[in-house]
Amino acid sequence: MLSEQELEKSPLFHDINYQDYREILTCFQAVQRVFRADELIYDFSSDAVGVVERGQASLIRIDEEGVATVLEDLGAGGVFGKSLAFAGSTGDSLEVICRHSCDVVFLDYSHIFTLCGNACHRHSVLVQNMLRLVADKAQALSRRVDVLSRRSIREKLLCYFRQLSQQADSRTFTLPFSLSTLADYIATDRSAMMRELKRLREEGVVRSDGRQFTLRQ
Amino acid sequence: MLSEQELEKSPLFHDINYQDYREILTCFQAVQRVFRADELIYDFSSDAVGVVERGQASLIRIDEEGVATVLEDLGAGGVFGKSLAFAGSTGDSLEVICRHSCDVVFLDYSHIFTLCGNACHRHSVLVQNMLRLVADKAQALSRRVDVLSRRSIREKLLCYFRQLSQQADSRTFTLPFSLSTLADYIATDRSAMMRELKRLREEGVVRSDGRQFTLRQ
DNA sequence: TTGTGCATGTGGGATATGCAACGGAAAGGG
DNA sequence: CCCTTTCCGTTGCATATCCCACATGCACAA
Repeated sequence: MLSEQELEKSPLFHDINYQDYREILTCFQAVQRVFRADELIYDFSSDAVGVVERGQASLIRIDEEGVATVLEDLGAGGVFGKSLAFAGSTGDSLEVICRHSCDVVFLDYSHIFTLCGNACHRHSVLVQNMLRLVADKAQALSRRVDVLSRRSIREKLLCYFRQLSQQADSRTFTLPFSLSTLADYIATDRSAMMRELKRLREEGVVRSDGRQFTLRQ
Repeated sequence: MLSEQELEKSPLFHDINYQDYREILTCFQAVQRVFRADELIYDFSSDAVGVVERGQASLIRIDEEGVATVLEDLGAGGVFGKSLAFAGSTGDSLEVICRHSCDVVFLDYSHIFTLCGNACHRHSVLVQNMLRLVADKAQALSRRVDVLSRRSIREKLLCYFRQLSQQADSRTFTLPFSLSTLADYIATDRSAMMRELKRLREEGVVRSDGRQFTLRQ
């Protein structure tokens, strides 16, 4: 259960007062839980929709050979659920894993599309908030597709760097994760990516120091 | 303006009666238009959100060298808009192009998040419908990411085939587009893809006849 | 301190992939 | 009907990318 201060910052319960919030929890059969780093948050076996209220989590895919790939990064406002991420091809499994301690709210998804007589106003504000979150998710996925649909490592890197630069509103930005994870994120081999990075540095296209990068020109 | 029969099939105006529908058009400053094949539907310059009510369209990216890549396929219920697809890195441009004649509804996006006093019920049903459509879009994009994040052409093909097979609920399914477009969809070279496809056939992993495929075993 | 684990760099060799090119089949338009 | 365009299928060749291996540094705990 959130405190009143926490409620103000909540992406899902934005513009909802404390009284309404408490009633919604009952009406939607919502469950809230705190997770610690590396804990399993969700395994796509239930129909619930989860919202990350605070913290950092990752949606990862584990294929038949046990190779893990980061499919999504979920920060505050991140949503996940069976109805939002296609359950991978048979053989693979999907998991949401906690990176840094997380507050997560689970909702019964079907409830959102069921008109309930008594709580209609609260309901519609929540649906509106949910729409905003899912729209943000669609945007994030679009960005991901933009990167992944590039044909070479070089283009993938540059595309991703431009995105980060745009988000930071500066030529200088910091990677949200390690270089190893970056290779995973753009779906290429780490050593090949390092080689290409070196080339980019040598040609003066980027400067880098640790996870901090600067796009030149 | 839709007829009453068309309204019943509309994804966006589902569960909304004709009278309410007409008032919504005014309230949301909605614009409806019909497009013919190859016409430009949207160029991401306005803040509007579009919904494909009928027909087929594609969201394509055109990079600095003029190379076009299909980012999304939009059928009935497909939604697009600046706030749903990250405006690509500078230099690239995004466009929604009509494939087969389309009916499209454009809405003012900010209206959706503004509570209007008089039409609250209609409003909330529309928001609910929109949420459903955007959730479907997120799911489609997740599928795409699932495919694109595979490391080899073989894996990409198999992943995509499994998705189609799952959707068709059968080992046999039909590609929604040409093999050339498929290569584009999985972001690889066409000839390399054809080579891999031949190998898959030779190894007996798939059978194919034109655009019809069957996954063996 | 030493040791263990993880992230970062770098390189050699094998190969999957990209590129350019071609011919024929199929489809659509006048 | 013919003509044009697109799609399909294939190949030779260059190289970008993958895979494996190793060295370094850094953090953290024993």
